[in-house]
Amino acid sequence: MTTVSRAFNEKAIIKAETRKNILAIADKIGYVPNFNARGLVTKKKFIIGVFFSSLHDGTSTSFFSAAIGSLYDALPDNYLLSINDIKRVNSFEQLVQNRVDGVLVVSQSDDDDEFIYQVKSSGIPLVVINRYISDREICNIASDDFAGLKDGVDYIASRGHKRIGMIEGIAGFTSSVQRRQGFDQSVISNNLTPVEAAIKIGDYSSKTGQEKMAEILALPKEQQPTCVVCGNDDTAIGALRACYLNGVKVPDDISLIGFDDIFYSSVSIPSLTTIRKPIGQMAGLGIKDLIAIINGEKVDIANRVKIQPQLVVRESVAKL
Amino acid sequence: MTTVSRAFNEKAIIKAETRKNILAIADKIGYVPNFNARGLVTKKKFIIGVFFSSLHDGTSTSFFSAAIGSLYDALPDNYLLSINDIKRVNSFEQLVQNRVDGVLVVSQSDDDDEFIYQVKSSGIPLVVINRYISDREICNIASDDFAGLKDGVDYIASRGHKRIGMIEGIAGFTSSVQRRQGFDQSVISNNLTPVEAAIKIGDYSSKTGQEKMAEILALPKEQQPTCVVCGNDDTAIGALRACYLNGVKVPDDISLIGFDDIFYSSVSIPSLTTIRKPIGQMAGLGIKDLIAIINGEKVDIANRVKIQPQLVVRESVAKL
DNA sequence: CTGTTAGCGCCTTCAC
DNA sequence: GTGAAGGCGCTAACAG
Repeated sequence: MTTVSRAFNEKAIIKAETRKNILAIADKIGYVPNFNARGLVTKKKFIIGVFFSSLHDGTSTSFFSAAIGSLYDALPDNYLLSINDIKRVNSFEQLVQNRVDGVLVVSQSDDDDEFIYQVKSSGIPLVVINRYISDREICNIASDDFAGLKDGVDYIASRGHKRIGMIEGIAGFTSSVQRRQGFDQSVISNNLTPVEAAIKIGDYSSKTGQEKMAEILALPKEQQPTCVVCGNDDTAIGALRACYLNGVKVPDDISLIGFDDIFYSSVSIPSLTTIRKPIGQMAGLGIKDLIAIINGEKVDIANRVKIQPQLVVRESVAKL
Repeated sequence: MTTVSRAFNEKAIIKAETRKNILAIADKIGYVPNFNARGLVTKKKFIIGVFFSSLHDGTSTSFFSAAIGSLYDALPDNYLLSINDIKRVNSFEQLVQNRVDGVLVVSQSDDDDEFIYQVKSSGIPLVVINRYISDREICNIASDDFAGLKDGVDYIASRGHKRIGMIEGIAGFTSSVQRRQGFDQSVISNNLTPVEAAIKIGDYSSKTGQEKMAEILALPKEQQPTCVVCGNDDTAIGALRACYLNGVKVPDDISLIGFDDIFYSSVSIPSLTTIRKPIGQMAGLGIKDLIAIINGEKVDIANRVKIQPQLVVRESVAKL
């Protein structure tokens, strides 16, 4: 019995031949170790909990799918992924403490902090991706949105734009703040003119993007910016639609740039110049770190990983 | 010990007051039953396996997110969802037999049949949604794509269109066949003219939608259809882009209709008239049936549930 | 390197 | 209505 157990446990000491024989027989009779029994002894569940800020709103569908795809690519065999919604965690003990070996938070908002600290203080292995966490005791992998947006606006400047506007993300979100700072930084270094009346607070949704863009287009012609920076692609897609409804041509009459590089930004009309957020990389590295922590390996948690986003040039920014 | 166990099991016989007391104490000391131990005895895993045809290609991201959202809405507490990719099931025993209480297949293609029958023959509770399965021993919930497409083409006819084309879905997929039949049916009953040279085989992707639409637009003006029916919204979004690149205005110069009602069809330029596929309903009913089967309740498996899709009128079909 | 023993935490008998 | 005993299938500790 023990020998069979050892045959199925990688690190166990067992003669190679014995293992081979056992595995062969197991395969023949269709034997597979029982996870419940194994877990009862080892206190493991072989399940990773993945928690999104929200499965319903806020999370762009492309973002969600891309994240899950990459998560699976990096996940060891025999681990299961339990996808969850932070807002729907009724019983922390029941859903988290007692059912998963580790937690990966795909965080989009400060609102998640309560949950994150609950996990942290309960001692469950934890990795937070997608949003910068200042607490250096939490393993964190984020994208450098500041640099990303700065690159984007630098590109706009290089195309000859001077007067620019912006439709920001949700007020208070780390990503919104960082993107705005990248915007400001590039405005300064390129000596651009931010158009006050064309800088709006949005909420990362297409609907609001459309509304805010309509407001910008309603400004007197001479007060309008030549390019509007959108907090994300969903916002830009809404903005695109506002232009369409107002008979304004993109990029001929006004230029637009997004952030994220969701799938539909490549097929929108016109296709969207944007900044690609490395969601796949973040997810992959996140899982790898989390598994390492679970296995008790040393991970340099204090090392704030920042992955560089990448400018994707398509059709929505005109050369002036 | 036994009494505590009973307190946590709904159907157990126990004095209401005793249960209340136990639950209160459990709550205070943070006790939660251990799932592994419980499962070891009851042979349950409290995990539902959800299997998609493919997490990577083929599955529209909106479709995927919508399905998962609805799945969770219908899932009993204390159940976990394990989202998987049929193509990535390496070890059936390890990933399925030994880890989940039931399987929900969100099927998009005949290719899934092998997996579906493997589940069926292993006796694991099974529900297949999203694609029609003729085997009446399998619980099946699908949408009536035939009726959906017929409604769509009827609508087109009511707008005065006569000459129509089509970019079909992936050859061989049940959904492609049914949609095509709905198309044919409406063509006959409305006495429309299907334009042979404008009926193309696509693959449900935007890329191919764009290519095929470009071919249609390359036809001599007088041979072109006034409306093209697209196999799904992704195809239509690609087609929209082909029109844009060729300077053809939708719906002024040519009309387009999609299928699915993915999120981006509401913000595309122009927004897409389409047929809403009831993915949420299918997922919800599917989980409900699956749980019932798991719990040994009687479910009328032979009853082929067909949910009606719904026409969503937006901007892409002109009135002639 | 392999086998023996004990026990993980719960639920299911069966007594009371 | 409640409690005592046994065992689910596995792995850890120990002996050989």
